[in-house]
Amino acid sequence: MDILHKDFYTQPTLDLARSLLGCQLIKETDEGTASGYIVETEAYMGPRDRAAHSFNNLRTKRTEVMFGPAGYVYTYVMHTHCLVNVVSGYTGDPEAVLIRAVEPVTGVDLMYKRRGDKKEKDLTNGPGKLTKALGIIKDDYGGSLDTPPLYITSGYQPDNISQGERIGIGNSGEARTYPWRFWVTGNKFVSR
DNA sequence: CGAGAGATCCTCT
DNA sequence: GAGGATCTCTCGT
Repeated sequence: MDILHKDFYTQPTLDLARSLLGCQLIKETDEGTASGYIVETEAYMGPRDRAAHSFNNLRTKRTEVMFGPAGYVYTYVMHTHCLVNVVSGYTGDPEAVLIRAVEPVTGVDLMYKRRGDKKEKDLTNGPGKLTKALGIIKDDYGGSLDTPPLYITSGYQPDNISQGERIGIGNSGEARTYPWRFWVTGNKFVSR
């Protein structure tokens, strides 16, 4: 498995969201290494996407990394959870891809230890779950995705990819209906 | 099994 | 001081 280089991320955000499916997301910590294949993503299109944190080019300390070049980590704390995004778009375009679900590959024992004794599919089938299973924390914010401790490699080629409306953004007007969610068709680790 | 509410924390107004 | 790109448990059927 080869680490994906920065040029991989410099494709249109919707293409990147599709391309990331099947790639392997890896996190190294003191406790060990855990990784999974990405099976579900959502694209957030910055200025023209009411559901994005960077809507209307809102530039703050939190969204700052999205204005930089593609291939960096954008983490966001939500209630008791942490969510992870891949920064996309050219420098100046605040776009990102949210990773919503992964399929466990390595470090499964570690995931059980972090998540508790659950069914395997409940380890990583949601954006807040996978970050806890892999040990991704807000301190990963701003890191580069082609170097440890958090990085992405090539994985497998999904048989079929599905596309549909995003999830969990009810107050976003018509942006709610944009078909910017992608997942591996039939994969049991997809969140819905 | 579907609906609903609480958890609990960071960011921006 | 409000609210959010969520998760989990509880309650009622």
